[in-house]
Amino acid sequence: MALEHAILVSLAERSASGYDLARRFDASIGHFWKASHQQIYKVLARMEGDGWVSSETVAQAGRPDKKVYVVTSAGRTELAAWTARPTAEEHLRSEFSVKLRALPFGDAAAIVEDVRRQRRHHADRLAYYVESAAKFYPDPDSLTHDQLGGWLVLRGGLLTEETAIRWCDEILQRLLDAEADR
Amino acid sequence: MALEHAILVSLAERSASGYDLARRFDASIGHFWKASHQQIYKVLARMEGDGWVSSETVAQAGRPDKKVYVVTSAGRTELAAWTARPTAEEHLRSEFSVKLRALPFGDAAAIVEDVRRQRRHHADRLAYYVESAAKFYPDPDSLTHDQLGGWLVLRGGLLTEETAIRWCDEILQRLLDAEADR
DNA sequence: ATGCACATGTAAGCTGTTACATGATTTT
DNA sequence: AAAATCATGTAACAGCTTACATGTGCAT
Repeated sequence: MALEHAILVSLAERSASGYDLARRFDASIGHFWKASHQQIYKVLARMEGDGWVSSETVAQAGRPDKKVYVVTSAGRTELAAWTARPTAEEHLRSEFSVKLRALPFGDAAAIVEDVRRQRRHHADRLAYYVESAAKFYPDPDSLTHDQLGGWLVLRGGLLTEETAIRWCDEILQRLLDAEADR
Repeated sequence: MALEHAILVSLAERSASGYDLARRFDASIGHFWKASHQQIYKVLARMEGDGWVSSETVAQAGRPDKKVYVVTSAGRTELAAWTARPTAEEHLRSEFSVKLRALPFGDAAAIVEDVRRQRRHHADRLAYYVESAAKFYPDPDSLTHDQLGGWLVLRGGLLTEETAIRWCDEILQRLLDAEADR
C-alpha cells in the first residue's frame, strides 16, 4: 500500500488534479511506480475521505473543470511518518528471468529475440534518463536540498538500466556461443 | 499471470508437491518470483483443471500423504508456446525510490538508516548468490545445456545486487555530505 | 509440553487491470 | 470528418496477501 504515499510525494512537490497525476505517473514518477488513472481516482477519493488531501474544483476556459488536490497538514504528517518507517525489502518479480530458466523447455531462437527486445527497452530508458539528467540536473555537484532526492532516484535508474544492458549482452554472448556450438 | 509459467518451469525441472514448490519459491526461484503456499495450491488446482499438470497422491512413512504434480504434455506445449511469446516490458515498483524522493518532506536521519538497511539486504543477497554460484556452477565456462538458464539468471542477480549496493553507497555519500554541509 | 517441519487447503479483503461510459475542445 | 487531448469516473474481474483451519510426527 504505497500508491497513497507516491501520490502524497507528487502532490507535495506540486498540487495537481487526478488527470495531472496520471500523466506524471506515465512519465517521471512512473519510472519507478506505475499507476493507471482509474486507480489514481479511486485512491484520491479514499485519501480525501481520510483527510490526507483536500480538493477544489477549478473552472477552466475551453476545457472541462478540474478537481485540484492539495496535501493537507494531516497528509504532510502522514508523509513524514511514512518516511520514518522502514521500507520493506523489495523483491524483484521478473518474468524475463523465469523465461531464461525455461530455456531447456522452450524456443531458444524466440528467447534470443526476446533478450534483444529487452535490451532495446533498457537502452531506450537509459537514453531517456541521460537526457533527463542533462536537462534537469546540469550541475550535479551543486544541487539544492529539494533536488537531491530526484537526482538520487535518477542515478538509480541510470545504474539499473546500464546493468540491465550489460546483463543482456552477457546473455546474448552466451546464447549465441551455445548456438554456434551445436 | 505468470505464476502458472513459473510453476511449469519448476515442475519441468523436477516434479514436486505444492509444499515442495512453496519451499522452492522461498529459495532459488523465489529470488525473482515470490509466491505463498496458499497461492500455489490455488494455481495448481486451476492448472490441473486446465490439463497442464496431473497429480498423484503418494503415501509416506511417518509423514502426511503428498500430492505430487507432474507436467503433462499439454503443459509442456504451453510452456514452449509461452517462451515463444514476447515478455512484457517489466517496470520497477520501488517504494525505496518513492521514499528517496520524499526526502524534502520527511525525516532525513530515518531515511539514511533505511538506506543502510537496504544496503544490508542487498549485501546479504549478493553473498547468497556468490555462494550459490560457487556451489552449483563451479566451472561457468563449461555449462551443460540444462544449466545455462539457471546460470544466466544467477548472473543477473549478481549484477543487480552489486549495482544496488553501489547505488546505496552513492546515496549515503550524498546524504552524509549534505548533512555535513548544514 | 512446546514448538517446528511436514502437508493441504478455505475465506475475506485489498490492490491492480481491463473494459466500459461520457462529454467538450482542439488538432489533423 | 476523424482522431487526439483534456477530464472524471464505474464495474467486473484477476491476482495477491493475511488470517484462519486442521492434523501428524519428531525433536528439545
